[in-house]
Amino acid sequence: MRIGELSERTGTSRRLLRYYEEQGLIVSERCANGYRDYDPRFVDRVMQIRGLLDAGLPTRIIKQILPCLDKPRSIHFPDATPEMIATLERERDRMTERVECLTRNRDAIAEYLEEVRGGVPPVVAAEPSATAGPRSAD
DNA sequence: CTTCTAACA
DNA sequence: TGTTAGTA
Repeated sequence: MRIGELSERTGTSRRLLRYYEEQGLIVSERCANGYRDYDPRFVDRVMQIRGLLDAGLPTRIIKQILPCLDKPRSIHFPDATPEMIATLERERDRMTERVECLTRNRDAIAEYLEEVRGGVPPVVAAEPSATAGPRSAD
């Protein structure tokens, strides 16, 4: 498939797909006209890349760990070098810090919401015309 | 559709 | 660093 179709199927802009290819995250064949031709297998791979990027991983690391995540990982780690193990451990710890930060802020927001909902509903408490306020439900 | 370059947060 | 916009 061409880059436009891959873009639609993955929800990723064409420019970004070329960037991923430039970083070695994906590869493509070239048609006679010079257009990129992607293996349909890359639809899932790109979404996986998006997920890893969203988790805060740099493209460099993603490029390294992608082959490790490929397919049923019946433990075919051809490159389980201790250097990469250390890299993955660092990245795992960074992700842990991130989820902890996320958890703290989510709890803070949730706590605020409970206080706000449990306390005085401040805005437009008295609206005589509306018996069933459209604002009653979220 | 391609490539390259500059710019943003 | 990831991502976008403009260009030829």
